[in-house]
Amino acid sequence: MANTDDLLSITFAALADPTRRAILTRLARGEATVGELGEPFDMSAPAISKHLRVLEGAGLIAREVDARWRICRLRAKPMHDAHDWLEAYRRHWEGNLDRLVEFVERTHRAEARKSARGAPRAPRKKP
Amino acid sequence: MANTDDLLSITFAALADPTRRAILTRLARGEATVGELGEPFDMSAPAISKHLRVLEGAGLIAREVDARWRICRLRAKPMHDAHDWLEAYRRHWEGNLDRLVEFVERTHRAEARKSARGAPRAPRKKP
DNA sequence: CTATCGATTAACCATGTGGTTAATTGAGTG
DNA sequence: CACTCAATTAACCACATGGTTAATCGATAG
Repeated sequence: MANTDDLLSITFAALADPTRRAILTRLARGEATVGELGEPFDMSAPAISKHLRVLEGAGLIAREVDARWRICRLRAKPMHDAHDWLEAYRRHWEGNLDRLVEFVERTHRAEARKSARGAPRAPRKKP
Repeated sequence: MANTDDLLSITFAALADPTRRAILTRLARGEATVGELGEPFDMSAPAISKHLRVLEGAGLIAREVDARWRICRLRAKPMHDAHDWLEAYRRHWEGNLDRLVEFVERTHRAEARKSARGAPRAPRKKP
């Protein structure tokens, strides 16, 4: 299992499934029972149960027992961490870095690399 | 494969691996060859090649051939979409929704549910 | 032409994942 | 007690994933 993985990996993996994302979206509107959560999906109850286990394992939901119902609710904290990680790349998708400057930088760096070679023997070694 | 998956799923799946995230972090500092990208990792070249294929499949990097080198560079756009998706949950991790109000809301809704039952036969059906 | 070097492809392996059906647990009703 | 109902667990299946080693490809140096 991805048990030894770091939290970010577990979070992203949990988010990498449309059913699970839909469940989280549903839960953003308020708590729900397992049955209510699974109802929109053409999928067996055990399948939903497994998805919920994954979400719980990622800390994205919490389950509480109410008689024979399991009430699920959102725990968005891990999303916060994922959001933060992505945030660091904002400047890349927000402009120059991604398409404008790059084009210039590209040929520029290509030349730099070309002159950095020249001695093709023993090219890159950790000293 | 996750080929028929939607873009968000592919993106999150690509991000759900620490090696791949480290590669992206490295690329945020500027383009690099495959060899340079793989050098920090105790991992075979084919393994790195596969990670790069996943990243490319998610549109997170672009590769360009320069003689016998493959130059990789960041394409952060898919991160933007992932970031946007997470953004919708901000209010949940930013306070009341997640821990404060919830506690009150919880018993409150528990009662609502209790009174919503009462007729245990034919409990929840799509009319 | 030959050797080398960066990188990928091929073939293979172990494990994880997403789904199924059938059986099980636990609580509430008659 | 017997039954039903929500949900989970068990056992199984197909296939994706992350890694390996060995072979291959393309470009360059000698």
